[in-house]
Order: sequence, then C-alpha cells, then structure tokens
Amino acid sequence: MAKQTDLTKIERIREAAIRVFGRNGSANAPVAAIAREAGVSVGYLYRHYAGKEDLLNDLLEKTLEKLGDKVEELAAQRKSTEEIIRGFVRYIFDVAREQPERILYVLHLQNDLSWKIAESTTGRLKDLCGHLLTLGRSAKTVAPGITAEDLYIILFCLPLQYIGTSFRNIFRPVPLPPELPDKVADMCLTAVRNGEPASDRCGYCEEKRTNRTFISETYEEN
Amino acid sequence: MAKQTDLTKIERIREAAIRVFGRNGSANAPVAAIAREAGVSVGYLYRHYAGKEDLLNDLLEKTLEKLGDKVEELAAQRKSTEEIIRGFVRYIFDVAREQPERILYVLHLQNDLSWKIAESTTGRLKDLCGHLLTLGRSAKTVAPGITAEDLYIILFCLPLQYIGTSFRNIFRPVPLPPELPDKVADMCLTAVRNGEPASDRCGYCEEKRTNRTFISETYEEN
DNA sequence: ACAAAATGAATGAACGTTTGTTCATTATTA
DNA sequence: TAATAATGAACAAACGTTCATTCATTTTGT
Repeated sequence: MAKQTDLTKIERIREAAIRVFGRNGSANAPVAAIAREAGVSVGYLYRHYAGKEDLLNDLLEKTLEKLGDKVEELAAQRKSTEEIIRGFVRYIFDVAREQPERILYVLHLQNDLSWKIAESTTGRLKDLCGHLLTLGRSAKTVAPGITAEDLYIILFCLPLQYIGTSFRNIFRPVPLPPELPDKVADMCLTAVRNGEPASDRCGYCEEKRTNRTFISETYEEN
Repeated sequence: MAKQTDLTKIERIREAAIRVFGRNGSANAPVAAIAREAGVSVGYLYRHYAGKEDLLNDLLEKTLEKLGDKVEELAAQRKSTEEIIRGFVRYIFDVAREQPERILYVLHLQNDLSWKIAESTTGRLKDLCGHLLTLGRSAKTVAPGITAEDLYIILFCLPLQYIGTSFRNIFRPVPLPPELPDKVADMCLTAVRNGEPASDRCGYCEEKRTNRTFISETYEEN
C-alpha cells in the first residue's frame, strides 16, 4: 500500500483548534492558524473535516464526551448526587484554571448563535443533562420543577459565565479566586434544590429538612 | 453653511446594528449590512464611529443606560428590592419576546472575548450592579456573601443564558414559555438570597424567616 | 435680489487584508 | 512503480476601512 495515515495529527488539530478558538473566538480563528499551530497542512485538515463547522462540532462532541465521562467517574465512586454535582462544577473550574482555552472555546461556541450545533451533539447534551436529572431527582437533590434545560443552565452555563466574566476583568483581576468554585457549586446546588438551603436543618426548629417535600411543587413536570 | 446633519440617521444606525448583530453575531455582521439596513452610506457610519468596535461600545452603553433607567423606574415606584429584581428580570424577558435581537446582540457581545469593552461601559455596568447590591443588602434581599459580580451573573447573565438556550432549540421549541420569566426570577431571588426559600416561613415550625441572618455569613465581604 | 463661491454632510467605488476552500503537485511506502 | 497520504500555492468571496467625489445649503459680493 501507500504512506500510512499519521493518527496523532487529528488529535493535534483538535488541541490546536481548541487553543485558537479559545483565544480568538470561532469567527476570528482562521483555519490556517489552526493548521499552523497543529503543525499540519491546511489541505490535511480538509481531508478529515468537511469544513470549519464540522471541526467545531467534532470538538464540542469530544468535550461533552469528557464531561459525561467525568459524571460517570464520580458516579462510579459511589458519590452522592450532591457530591457529583459539586465535583462536576469543580471540574469545570479546574480545567479553566489549568487550560483556560478548553473552557473559553466552549463559551464562544455556546453563545454564538450564527452556527448550528449538530443534532448528534445536542442529543448527547440532552442525554447528559437527562442523566443528571434522573440522578438528582431520585436523590431529592434536584427539585421536581427543575428540568434538564435548567440543569444545563445552572450547572454548565452559570459556571461558564463566572469564568468568562473573570477573563473580562470587569469586577476583579484575572486569576480565578480559589474559593470561587465552592461558592458557585453551593449556588448551583441551592438553585437546583429550588431554594432549600445547603444546611439540612431549619435555623429555628432545627428540624431536618432532608426528606421534606420541596416548596415549589406547583411547577409542572418536565 | 452646509447641509444639515440628519440626527435620525445615527439612531437608525443603532437600530440596524442591533438587528444585524443580533442575527449574525458581532463577527459575522458586516458594516456594509448595517449601513444598508439603516439606509445610510458606509462612509457616513465612519464619520460618526471610529470603527466597528466603537459602534459596539456605543450600543452596549445605550443598552446599559436603558437597564439602569428600568431599575430607577422600578425604584421610583417605591417597589421593594425583591420587586425591583423581579421586575428587572421580567423586563429582560419582555424585551426578548418582543424584540429578540435586542437581547441576542448583548449575548453575543458579552461572550465574545475577542473584543474589548470600553472602560466607560464597564464602569457603568459596575455602577448598576453596585446600586442593586446596596439596595438588596439593606433590604436583606441579597445575602452578605453576594458581590456585585454575583448580581451581574445571576440577574443578567442567567436570564440571558435562558433566552440564548431557547433560541438554540435544544431542549424545546422556540417561543419562550410564558411562565419562564417568573420561574427564572424566583431562581434569581433564591440565588441572591443565598438559599433562603421564597416562602417566608419554615415548613416545620412556621417561624418567620424574614429577619433571620443568612446561613452563609461566613463569606468574606466585598 | 441674484449668482457665484464656500462649506461640510454624505456617498460608494476602490483598496488591501483576511478568510474558507480547492486541487495540482510532491513525498512516502507497500 | 503504483497507490495514496500530505502539502501549500492559488483562488474567489467577504471583510473593514478610506477618500476622492457629489450634493445641498449657507455665505458673500455686487
């Protein structure tokens, strides 16, 4: 046969694309820059991706896969749903601290409505949120009125917004404060719990709140 | 002297820019398209704005001005801080329903880190959030651990994320459900209240919670 | 009162870049 | 040598920006 395909190249393209997209945003990220940073020719990139949008979708899918793996990893450790959610939020912040581009590129893609997310990718996203919803509801960590969309926004978009806002330097200097992940995780848990405070006892009567029904049970299901 | 400046044209440019940015995102919004939609020549646009980024900043500043006015309008009606926050969130959703571009363009600008927000604009943003923080803290609607940045993310970014996600059609069809604004407003209030539920009485002892100190008073100030 | 000159608002063709994409060519190995 | 992996110069389309030009209006000179 002929020359063998160098499989590491595709991974190099993915890594380079994440870096370039993360730095510039999807619209200001030339394919040529991605190829250069990956040490690959432009033509090679087009032999494996139908176009720029195809590359974006591949990246997003891989990222969702990783997030899904993280949830399964936490679940496999027999963690409680609360710990899974907390671990999930912390994981996002950990990645943001070590490799900001990996988070910033998602922030760009997610909020750029001018490109379409592939059906397969949105399907995976719905599955991931649906999975968390099932876990959370059965553990009563997630209130009945909360939907998969709510989880997506609270557990994923909200931390992303904190990270994005940090990099804007509007309210404080760049480095993410070390206490922020836990603070945000608490906020997320409160939100999905529909207002039940993190403490499991009422401040007055000291009654346990763990098995109580949720206040806003009037919200329709789904 | 010479021809008189047509003052309506600048306003037409602003309106057109919001529409084009809202549809395409800032990076995919040609200046030519904005000028065409405004019924104005490209050259005219450049006589009044130093460049595209200057136009973006002007738009964002005007939008923040409107949001500030809305808060002052609600405050002038002697509303409680809770009602102000609720009204603020509802206002965002109202605009999103009637003129989606007015919200979607902000979503784009806010999450596109490849362009710089002018100092004057970030200053206004900080002022607006600081104002809400002062109001909220004195009314005990906002927990002590909550910062101006938290308010920005909870009251502004969170509703924006709901609206953006809706337009992605991932979790449900397009039109914003009528009950969503109130649901999100409740969520926002819960978050800024740091988990204290909307109901003002404990589910067990029926003790009033209104004047209680907040659970997470351990958060440092600022 | 009138025409010519002066002014500056407004225009849009043209320019230089940058972009995504292609494909004729080269390099590599069976 | 035959087959195909890989290249990157070349291309067309699109972009932000410029600036020589046009045009409506006011000022000036008679």
